Amino acid sequence: MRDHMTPSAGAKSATTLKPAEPRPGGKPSGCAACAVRNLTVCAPLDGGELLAIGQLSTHLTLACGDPLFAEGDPAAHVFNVTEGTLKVFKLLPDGRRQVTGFLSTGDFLGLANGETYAYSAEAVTAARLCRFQRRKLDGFLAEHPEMERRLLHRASNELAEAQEQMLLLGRKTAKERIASFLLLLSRRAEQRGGTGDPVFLPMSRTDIADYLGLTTETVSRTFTRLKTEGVIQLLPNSLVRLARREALAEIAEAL
Amino acid sequence: MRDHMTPSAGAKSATTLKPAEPRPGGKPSGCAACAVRNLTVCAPLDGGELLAIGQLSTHLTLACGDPLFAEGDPAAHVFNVTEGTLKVFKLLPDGRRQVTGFLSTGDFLGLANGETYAYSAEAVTAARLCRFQRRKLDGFLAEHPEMERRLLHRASNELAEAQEQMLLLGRKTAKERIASFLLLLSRRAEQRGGTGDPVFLPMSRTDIADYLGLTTETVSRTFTRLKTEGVIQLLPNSLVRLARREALAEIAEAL
DNA sequence: CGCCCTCTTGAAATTGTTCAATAGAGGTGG
DNA sequence: CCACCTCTATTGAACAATTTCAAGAGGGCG
Repeated sequence: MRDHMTPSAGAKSATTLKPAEPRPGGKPSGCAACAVRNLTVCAPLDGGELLAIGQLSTHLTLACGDPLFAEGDPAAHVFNVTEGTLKVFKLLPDGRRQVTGFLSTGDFLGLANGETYAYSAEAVTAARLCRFQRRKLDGFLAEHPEMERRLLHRASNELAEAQEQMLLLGRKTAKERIASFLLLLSRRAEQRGGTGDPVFLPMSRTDIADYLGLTTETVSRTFTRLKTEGVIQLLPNSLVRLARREALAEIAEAL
Repeated sequence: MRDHMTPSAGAKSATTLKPAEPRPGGKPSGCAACAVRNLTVCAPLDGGELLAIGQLSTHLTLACGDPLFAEGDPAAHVFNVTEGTLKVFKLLPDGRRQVTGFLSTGDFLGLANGETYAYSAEAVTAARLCRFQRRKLDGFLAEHPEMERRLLHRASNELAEAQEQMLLLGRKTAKERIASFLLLLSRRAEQRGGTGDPVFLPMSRTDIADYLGLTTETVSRTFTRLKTEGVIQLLPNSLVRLARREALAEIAEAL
């Protein structure tokens, strides 16, 4: 069989995905049939609204590593992630990079106040997204304040997460950062109905390092240390078993 | 005269303010007469709406150092800063602290998705705020989507700032952090129509350190170094002259 | 006038980085 | 199907930036 999972992509995703399988029913964008709608900002919409927003959206498939947009690009679109994982990041001129977030199914991205994106986005695994033209979506939002409210709610959540991340970056040790990271991914997977205990880490050590403000070496060493202490187990296929979750939580929260 | 500026409070603010001077006209909350309205989320409101929101708001005066709320408190209110500077921060159980932002005139705070605040807020200088009951404001927002849009716009801005801060915390050197900080404060003061060149730093070295993910010692040393290099001048009353702004910008952006 | 607190400065210690080499895993092509 | 090649991850040792510990200076307030 040639259709294995690729190991780096791990338990769930291949390096590429078939481009946008047209649905049996044959609608251009079957938002009503969207399997992940209740995870997204589209959740509060009803039948007619789903039809309307379906007219505004197109689908998009990215292979592992594909850029979605770069900092400074005209911010023409916003996106919903429907499958896979992306990373968003900022760069300094000399190449230093800060990953500001990992996004997966249900996450929304691309909101920008200025004319251009303030950060870059790139696929970590093969991914699928819905794309909306910003102008058109703005129009839709003006008529659907409940969706705008939902967006505000999201933004507010993201803000809280960003503050948590600032605490991590400004004040936590390497070990605490790794522990926090593992628990974050675990919780998020669970929220999405996925498996939170063997946690799936689709991203490279470099991505993790750039997210946690460390180097790959430190990330690697810290994983090893946690493994040695029996707090985690490193399984094949980018899976991590949280052998002693309470211990991990104590480390993460500096209790 | 006993009515000096206190040195730590600097050029603009005393350690305390007279409690809420009632306006000449005598309205309970004269939002229509609010001098800083166009800096706030209330900007898009018209006469009738201002009257309505005025019914929902009360004023609040804080002395330098007063807490506004603490992480974990029931999130019953949201606030607009009308005068002075506040800091918002998160704590780890062992006392490590991360200041996630400094807020001043026109800034909005207190938005929380959960039942409780996810961070603490405290006055850096004497300050005045408008306070809204969250529930009441929610009702108002439901009827005033343009204000909700404005809030989303704000949140989106804050998110962009948070990402910038993550880049700073995760990837910049001490010198770059200080340079970025000075320029941030300078720009913000200018946006508010204040004086951006001798920048006013109302907060303590400890607050700056906790904002930049450094120690007070490193902050102090770095200021000294920038002074020695002729990039800045440290003036009395917590003022900093940006002697060579371009140089500072190059340092901040790692050009 | 003197105490207290914040800020500055100095020296030693530490965490995490940098540089360098080895190991592991997957994909490729013979 | 296996050997090879490449890329990523791991491990080790030296180094560096920042922190920690400690002391002194400056300034306001009582």
